[in-house]
Amino acid sequence: MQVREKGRIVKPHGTRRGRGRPRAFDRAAALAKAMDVFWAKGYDGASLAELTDAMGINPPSLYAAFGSKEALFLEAVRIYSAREGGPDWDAVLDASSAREGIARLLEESAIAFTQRGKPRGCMIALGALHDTGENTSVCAKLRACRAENLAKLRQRLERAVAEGEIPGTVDCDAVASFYLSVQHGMSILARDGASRTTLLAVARAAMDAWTSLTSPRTGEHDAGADVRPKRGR
Amino acid sequence: MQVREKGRIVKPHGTRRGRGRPRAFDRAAALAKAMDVFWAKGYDGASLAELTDAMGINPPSLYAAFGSKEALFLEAVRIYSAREGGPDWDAVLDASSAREGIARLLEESAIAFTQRGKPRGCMIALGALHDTGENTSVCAKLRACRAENLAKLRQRLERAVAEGEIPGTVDCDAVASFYLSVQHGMSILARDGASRTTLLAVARAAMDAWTSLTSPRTGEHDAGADVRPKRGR
DNA sequence: GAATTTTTGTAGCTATTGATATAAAATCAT
DNA sequence: ATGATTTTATATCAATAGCTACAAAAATTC
Repeated sequence: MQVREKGRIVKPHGTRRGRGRPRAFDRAAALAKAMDVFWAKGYDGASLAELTDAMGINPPSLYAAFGSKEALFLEAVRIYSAREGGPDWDAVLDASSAREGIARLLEESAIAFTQRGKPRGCMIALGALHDTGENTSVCAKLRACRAENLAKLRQRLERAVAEGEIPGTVDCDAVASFYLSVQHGMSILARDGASRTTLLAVARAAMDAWTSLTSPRTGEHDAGADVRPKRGR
Repeated sequence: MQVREKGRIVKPHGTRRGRGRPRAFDRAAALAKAMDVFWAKGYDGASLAELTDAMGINPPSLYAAFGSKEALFLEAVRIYSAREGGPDWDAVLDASSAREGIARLLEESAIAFTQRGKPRGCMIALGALHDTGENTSVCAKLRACRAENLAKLRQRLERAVAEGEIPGTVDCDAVASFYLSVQHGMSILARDGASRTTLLAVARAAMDAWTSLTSPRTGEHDAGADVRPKRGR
């Protein structure tokens, strides 16, 4: 369990132990507390004072154990994606059908976004939406997470095409974008106080589009829904 | 055109003119510039330095003309809702049918969220999602705007019920929440770089759920989509 | 032109931001 | 026990946050 390798730090921060004074706090517990603060306030909105207060430690301990506010946030995102927070995308999407996988994803999201005693909505979706110049890497990280989720949806749909669940005429990228859009929107609804029942209804409504979205005829659109944009550019 | 009435300020700030040195900048143009900064960076992410720089004025001029950063933001939200930015909800929803109204709303949103030279996504949806204690009133204002939009959607659906367009068994609140969720999610997709084409496809996909959502049988759900939540609480 | 009123730019205010220097305290290795 | 090592708490750093005091400048009114 060596810490360094060829002079480069392998493990992030504060993972090595041994000789000196032992750490007086539980690193994992402190990280979990920090995650809650970031989840509730976002990356920029969470101040060091709030973080250290919630974690029950002082700034030097935070920096010794995690490196920086940014590194702490990235670790918080990691455990959020893995354990707490949103659903396990891989596990949920691995259902026997794409339809059931996506339905479960939305329902698990509705549940995760309305946990009692936890911040509402998704930390990945809401954690850092505005690039201020200082949080650029954090914004990029979350954006990459969302892009990865979009890819997982698209790949699951492509697998459904390959398995014959849905026809090959389906625009997997568009359908994936639609369901990701619903999932993201649910985060904002949850932030605004929407109940779990409401979010589950939203999830169910989104699945009502499944049959139409995956019907053979795609690429042509029915008349009557024609709209001419007014403020187009 | 009096400014004060019974000692209370009627017009916000900087609207009165007359005797002293004339203002050297265009208040409306400066407000438009400020709106762009708030739109791109959010309320907290937009610093006074960025605002004054974009507006081409100094801090004292900003405070004399607008009162405070918060008041400036609220004015920016007002003109965003009225002219720039998102679609005119009242006008768009006043289509001959609820279906067409909502379809147009989503399409106009897709267009508004991907304007060249403008920040991506919706200022109302993304402007201030995290309550940090200092921005509470701003968060509440945007939340109220979103709640108002939800109400407009619901009322348009209720009108559709009254007019016989859709059956009375439709859960107007759930359907409204669904479409608002899609609209909000489109803002995040736009922030992540989704093209106008993609957002229009999302809008169309959402409308594919219309027939199912507004079919007579509601309240009962088809089997096969049964899901048992794993991490429920 | 003189008095009044308002805006302008400079410069600076207090508070808070993320991040550290320092030395005492607590452990392991010898 | 002694020395080496690491964490602790206090106090503080420079930078920036939102905001304002001040006096010169530019207009109206008398």
